[in-house]
Amino acid sequence: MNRARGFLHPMIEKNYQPADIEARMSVVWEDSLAFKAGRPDRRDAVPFTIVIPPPNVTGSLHMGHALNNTLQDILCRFERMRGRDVLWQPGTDHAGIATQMVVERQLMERQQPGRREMGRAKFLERVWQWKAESGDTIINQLKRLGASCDWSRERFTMDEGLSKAVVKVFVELHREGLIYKDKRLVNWDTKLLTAISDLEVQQLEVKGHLWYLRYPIEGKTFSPDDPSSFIVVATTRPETMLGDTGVAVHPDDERYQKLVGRNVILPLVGRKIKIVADDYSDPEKGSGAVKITPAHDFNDFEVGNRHGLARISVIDREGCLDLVDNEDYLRDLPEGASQFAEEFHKVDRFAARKRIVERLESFGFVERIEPHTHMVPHGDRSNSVIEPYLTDQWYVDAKTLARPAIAAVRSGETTFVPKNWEKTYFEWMENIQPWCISRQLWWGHQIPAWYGPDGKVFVAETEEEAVSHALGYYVEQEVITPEQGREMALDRNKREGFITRDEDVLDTWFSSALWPFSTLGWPDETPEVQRYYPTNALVTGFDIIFFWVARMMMMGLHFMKEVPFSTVYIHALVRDEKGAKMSKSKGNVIDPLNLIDEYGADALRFTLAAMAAQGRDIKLATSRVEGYRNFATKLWNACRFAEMNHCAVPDGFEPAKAKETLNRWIAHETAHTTREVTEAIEAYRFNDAAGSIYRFVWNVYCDWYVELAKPVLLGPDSPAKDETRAMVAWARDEILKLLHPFMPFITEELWEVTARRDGLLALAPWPLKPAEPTPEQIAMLAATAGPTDALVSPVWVLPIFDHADFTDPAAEAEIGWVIDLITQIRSVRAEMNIPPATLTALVLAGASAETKERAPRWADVIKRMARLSEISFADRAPDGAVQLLVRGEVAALPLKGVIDVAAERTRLDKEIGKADADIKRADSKLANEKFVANAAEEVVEEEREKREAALARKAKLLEAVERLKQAS
RNA sequence: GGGCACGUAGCUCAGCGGGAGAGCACUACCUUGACAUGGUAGGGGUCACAGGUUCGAUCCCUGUCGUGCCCA
Repeated sequence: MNRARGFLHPMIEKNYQPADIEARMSVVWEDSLAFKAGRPDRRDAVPFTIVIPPPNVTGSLHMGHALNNTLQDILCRFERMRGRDVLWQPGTDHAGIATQMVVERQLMERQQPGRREMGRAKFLERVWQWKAESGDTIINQLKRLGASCDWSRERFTMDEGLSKAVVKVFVELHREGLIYKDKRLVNWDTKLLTAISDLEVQQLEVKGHLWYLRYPIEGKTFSPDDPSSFIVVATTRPETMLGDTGVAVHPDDERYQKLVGRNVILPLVGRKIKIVADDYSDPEKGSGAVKITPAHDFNDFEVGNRHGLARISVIDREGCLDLVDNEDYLRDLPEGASQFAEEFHKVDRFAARKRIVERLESFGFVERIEPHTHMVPHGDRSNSVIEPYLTDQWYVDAKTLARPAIAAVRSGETTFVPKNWEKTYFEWMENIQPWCISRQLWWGHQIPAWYGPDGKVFVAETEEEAVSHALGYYVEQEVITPEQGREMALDRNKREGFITRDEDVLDTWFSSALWPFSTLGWPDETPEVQRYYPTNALVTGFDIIFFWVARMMMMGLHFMKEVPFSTVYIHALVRDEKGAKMSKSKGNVIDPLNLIDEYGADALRFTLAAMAAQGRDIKLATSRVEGYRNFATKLWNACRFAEMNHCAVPDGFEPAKAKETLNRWIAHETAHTTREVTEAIEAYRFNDAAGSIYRFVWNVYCDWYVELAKPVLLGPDSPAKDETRAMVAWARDEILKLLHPFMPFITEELWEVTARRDGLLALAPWPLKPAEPTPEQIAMLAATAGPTDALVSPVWVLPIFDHADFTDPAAEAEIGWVIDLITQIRSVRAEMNIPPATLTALVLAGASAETKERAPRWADVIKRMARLSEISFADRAPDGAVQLLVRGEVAALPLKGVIDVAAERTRLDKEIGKADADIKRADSKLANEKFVANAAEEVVEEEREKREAALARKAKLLEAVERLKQAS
């Protein structure tokens, strides 16, 4: 690295090179432990805590992560600068299914033995190995983004500590009856061979068919030509007919009323099944009669329960027909049934569909086939069609746990930002279903349940405890002798086959639900739990409100008796620039790392913040990123300008006491922006905060302040020059602070190289004073600050300037006049096609005393910026001059002979037209009695003022026209 | 079918009861001593449509059309 280092501090490099800066600053932050929670100098500071939504260890940074973590980082850096003891808790999620799939795919690609050949222990070893190799990828990518997490506290959902929390929670909920085992239909993934929860199922629209099947009525001779000999049922899944145990018709459907209670003979199978009346059947749909397969359809399951219909599973875990030796299926079937069973046994469900339809057709059982588009459940990981499947699984009684979680949001203990997401939350929570938490996987937290030989369950935190309970029970039941019990307790081999552990693991989201407290050391009573729980904000996307937010609320309230976070900020989804969801299959994914490489992390961050308006998706266009990279360059060069002009803040400099109007003006503008940015971040209006600081840096500081200051800075030494140098540097420092949460790298770099500093910008005090801690917070701090030798000084000290109060309307008026004058002269020059090289004179006609006083003060800068040769005063504008109206006074450019009189006349007429329109609008409003009577007084007053101003303007313009006439 | 958003400049988006804004793109001019990753000026919009409330509607309400998402 070739950095020019002066004797005071390093100089700014000529060109802004994000990659260099980012690499260097990452090291600086890491070495200085800047992001460590509980820094000694902040032990008396109020904590501010955010837990990161743990990315999957399998993952790599995508645009959603980039947005999510940028917003969290803005909050963390902002609060850290406000003096809080910030804990941004990082970590990763073991992501059960996703990770297991990655490793299995890897084994397959390398043509190594699969997981089943390998065995559980070996396979798990392999996954851990993989995690060790690539688990850092996403963490390093988060660091590249600038995430100011306390990396020393990184956690993993399968860490020892977190696993302990998982087991504890499972055992306690089981003991309370809130976790139980049940046999019911689950969403079964026939590819991954596991149950999944409702949330992991995606309903996809599929073009299929509706098959109309004839089921012969018992006691009649079936004939396709005799409609009275059968009932027609419509189905989208003909292959499940083998498991039909009923036919349902609507109770009010007159067509079928006399058939209710009678039996039909199931085609191909021969099973006698009942026709029942149930309002699940929709008379409008299909034939109005539906076949009921309780073991293979969620709705049919309910119908079956209502009518006491048998449940016959005819599909196995891999999605193949399962008929041979299937007692439920074969029960009460006529002769010859086993031959059919053998023919179709182990045929895949989709092949079976085709063959069964063919067979039905050949006997005349198919009435017709219609094309039919319907929703089909798919596994979100495997993308295979989900099979409703009857098995034993573990469930959480979510309904009970949801109650306090609903109440906490209703009472406002936890609020959603934007608020409308609360409705989504309530909607789901109030209709919550039991949560299926067992997965037939290996990678995850193995369920702490053991079974005896009769299938009795023993749940305990450790194997010893479970085994001892179990053995005690079986001794008592006289299944084994006390002697056998003792032997089995001591020797694992002896009890093998007698007591076995549940093979299944828990849903990944089970451990994620504990994240806000398990990462702090719970169930141990750590100081961190006391200090940092409940957390302050949770920042996440709406797609995981159910998966994660809701479950953290339930678990947090149940185990900690307090909500896990007070604010849930829900941000948008990042889409491509056409609004499509980014996905690998569509190939429209924008890789944030590529954007960082090309434009820098700061530019990407700023883009995301600037576009993060509440309640709206982000359609990301790279042109925006480029624009904000240019913004960074602009800032860089402004700082170079300050450096080249030897701008520095002297000791004891007090901006509020500045004498120069220009300097008072920039103090005024800085204070205004500081308040805007602060309020916007506090309200999670990231886009407003970003917009405010952007405008200030570019359109106020660079475009005007620096330009207006140039004559002074380039002129001879004077007290005014000294003050201006100080002010340029001071405002620059304020900018660096305000911008730091958004663009941490470039601001930290510039902070370092522009002056000798006491410490890092990341730890510098925010310009605006934060709120005082509440008595509760002070009490909590006293309890958790730990031993301290001396009173630690407050972290946030009032800087030399109070942005909360400072304002200077007089300075604003004066600089406003200068800006208006320059802008208007430039505008008219451009309109008149006066080349920049041509200098013109300016005559201020009939100037007020105020203007006469101001003009000489600003003569240099106005001449420079408006390309003028001289400025003079006169009672009236010279003949043939172009006349401008600046804040009600005439500014004339004597351009006789240069300008096109006709064009100038046109311009003036246009102006007069505008004034007329304004007068007319105001008149019509003021003439409206209802307006004067009903509108707010200040609105009416404003309208009067507008009218007066427009009238005055018109008068001056008419004079200008007169003068022009005389010239020609 | 139920619910939630959203239709504002060519594009990507702010704004949201009192005279339409930004960035990018576009046009013209400018290599002036921080910056061409720049400067100056400019063009461009019946704020989807139709009703209603109001003194006043891009903004609030209702409906229509269109788009997207979530849940059945």
